[in-house]
Amino acid sequence: MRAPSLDPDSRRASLVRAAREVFAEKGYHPASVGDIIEAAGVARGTFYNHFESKREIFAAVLAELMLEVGGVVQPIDVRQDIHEQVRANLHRLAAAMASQGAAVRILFTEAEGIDKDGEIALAAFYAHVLARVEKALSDGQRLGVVRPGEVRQSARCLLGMLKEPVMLARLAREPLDAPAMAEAIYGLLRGGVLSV
Amino acid sequence: MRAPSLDPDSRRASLVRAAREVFAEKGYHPASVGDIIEAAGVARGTFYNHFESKREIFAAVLAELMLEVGGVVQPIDVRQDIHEQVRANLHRLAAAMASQGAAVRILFTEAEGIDKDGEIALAAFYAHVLARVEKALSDGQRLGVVRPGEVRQSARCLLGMLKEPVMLARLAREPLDAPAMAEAIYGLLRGGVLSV
Amino acid sequence: MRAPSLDPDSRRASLVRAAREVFAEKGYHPASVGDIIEAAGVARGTFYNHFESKREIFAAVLAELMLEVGGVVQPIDVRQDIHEQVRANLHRLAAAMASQGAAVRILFTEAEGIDKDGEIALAAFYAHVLARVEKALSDGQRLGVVRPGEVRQSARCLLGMLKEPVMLARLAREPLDAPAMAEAIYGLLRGGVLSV
Amino acid sequence: MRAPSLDPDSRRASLVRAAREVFAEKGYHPASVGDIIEAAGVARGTFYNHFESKREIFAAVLAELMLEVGGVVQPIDVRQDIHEQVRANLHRLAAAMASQGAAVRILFTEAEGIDKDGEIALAAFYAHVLARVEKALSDGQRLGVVRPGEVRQSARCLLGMLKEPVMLARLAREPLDAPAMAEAIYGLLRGGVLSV
DNA sequence: AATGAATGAGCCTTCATTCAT
DNA sequence: CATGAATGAAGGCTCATTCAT
Repeated sequence: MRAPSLDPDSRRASLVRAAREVFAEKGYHPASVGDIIEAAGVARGTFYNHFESKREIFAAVLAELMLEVGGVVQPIDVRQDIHEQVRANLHRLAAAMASQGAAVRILFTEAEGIDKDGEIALAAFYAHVLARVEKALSDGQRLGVVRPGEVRQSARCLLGMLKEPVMLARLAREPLDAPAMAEAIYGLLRGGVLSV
Repeated sequence: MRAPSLDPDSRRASLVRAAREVFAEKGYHPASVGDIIEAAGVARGTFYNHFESKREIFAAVLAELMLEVGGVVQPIDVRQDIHEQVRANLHRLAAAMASQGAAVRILFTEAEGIDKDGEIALAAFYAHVLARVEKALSDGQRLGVVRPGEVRQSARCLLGMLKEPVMLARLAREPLDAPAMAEAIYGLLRGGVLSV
Repeated sequence: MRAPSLDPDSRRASLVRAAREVFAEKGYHPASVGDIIEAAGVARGTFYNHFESKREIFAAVLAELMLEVGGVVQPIDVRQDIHEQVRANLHRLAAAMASQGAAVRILFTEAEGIDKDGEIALAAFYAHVLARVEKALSDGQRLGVVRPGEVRQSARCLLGMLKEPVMLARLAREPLDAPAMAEAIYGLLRGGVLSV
Repeated sequence: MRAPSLDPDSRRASLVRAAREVFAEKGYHPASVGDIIEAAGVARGTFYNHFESKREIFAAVLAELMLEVGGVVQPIDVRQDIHEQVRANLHRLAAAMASQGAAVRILFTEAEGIDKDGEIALAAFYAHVLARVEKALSDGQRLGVVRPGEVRQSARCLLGMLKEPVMLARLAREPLDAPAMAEAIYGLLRGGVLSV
């Protein structure tokens, strides 16, 4: 039975949706094009009418995820309580990652290994995110909300604090306690762990 | 040309060495047994005289890496300057990770998705590491060197701070500035980033 | 050169046909999937689009053979000359086996030792055949056409009388003289060999 | 630890003994040289000091079996009760086959498939056996103990009666009831199954 | 003669991709 | 655009055999 000829964008979208689930569940390499078309209820050929390769659809999934995760962070309004806004952003980020659950893992663990030739905008994505965090830190320093000091490495560490708990929860097959994670990070940002 | 007849341990070691490089460069799935034996200068059958499968040699590489990385951390002597010892450990860890370069990525990115059947001790490794970090934090709290508060999530974040800069440096194809990374983490642990 | 796109049933059938010849000539283990696809004029992947494994296609060949050989035996009509009908059945069976030539050897020699996990219905097939023969003998006894006595072992021997001459002809690379064989068996059934 | 340097014949014999068990349990193809040397407690190289190939040791096993099985048949003494002697021979044969159990299967099912190039004396063995049976039948006819008629096909059928029950018992994983089998065959030889 | 590490051809199987319909 | 049969390179693994010690 022939699937209805959807407009190209919808078909594409439904393939990406299916692919996201499949990749999330199995990971990139173990997931097969067969899995994806089965999940999408579409014939093999159809897949290749919309994507040139497995890699390309993976990139599409990734791009979508990046937008979604990046979108939850709200710009800081310097006239309001900054700490509270940072905290709220952390909670939103943690919640987003927890809800995406499996899917986010892709962004975090697999993408790099697939990105030969840099065809996937992963490096760019991270560069973008890092730049954003670094700018936030610098701005904060200028406003006196962030301690002075180098900013580049700190931004990297910050990213790690966000990603690692997600990874570990997945690895241990435990659910992610998003609020606890957000609070822990906030606590670290506020005062470190070592007492003076 | 026939490879010289080594005793099993040496041959095994040389295969693990070769495999480590190959896995580091290509990642688990893209690396083939063919790549490994070529790197080791050995025939296909020889590989299978020493390892039952690609997965098994991967596990061996992993185990080695764990030992090496874990080995650089030295226990804290409470009668001496604790902050300084923490800092020294961070520097040693950072240096170890930087020197292993590509190889460490294995520990960090792959291994999940390969671990069907839990045959690879990755989860166990992380559990072990986390337990160690958590204990260090708790001990520190008892000694008054670490701020009171929950310890579980913080340990996870700490791990992230260590791993992420390594990953990002790799992704950006930049060398890792180990001392800077260690200092940044130390700074974070000491006082967070937000000023009070 | 690409093979024409057949409907799945035809392709499957052509593969089974090819496999039957290959298995007949080489036997199960020595025959390779490569031999089969070559005989079928089809690419490797095509084979696995239709069969999950070499074992599965072997089972398919076996099933076909069973049907063909089993199909030539006609039920006895008690109102007619029974001896003559038995004899006719023997001739038909012998002819069928002779015409299948090599292929029948499969049914007779291989299949054991392949049947790990009992996935191949060989034991079942023989159980079925034996039951049929035993029933025929019992029925015959009730009708007074078959001597009284145990029936189980006799059925087994009967089967052996049919198979062995086929095997031996093959082994000696002689053609099978089907009518002679049928007559010999008929003679044996009628009066044994020892005179009283 | 180095095995004592047995005299060649003993070592050879112990290898053949080991091989017989291994082949009997697994069948020719699934049995590996590794299995055999393990069973014999000997190193790989040692095996090839005594046999040129797996096939060669298989042939040796076969030759041994042929001797053993053939040896139990005793020549008929025409001055004594011939029926009884035939019956006794049948019982001895059946018992021999039952005791060899698995090993005999080799002779019966696998050998042919391995005998490319006729390197194994299987055809010769069967020719020999058949000749012996045929001669017995002819002699019997001359003595009036065997019904007149062709003898060639009957001899083949006779062989089948002996082999098949062994095969079937094995296939069904039942023990072989040797006396019952011998009696059934004797009954068949005496009077067939069809009543007149 | 015994040893066992090394060999490599060859096998079965997978799966991303192509293309005729 | 949709379809799905066909493709074939590539991969993991086995195992009979060789040979230096």
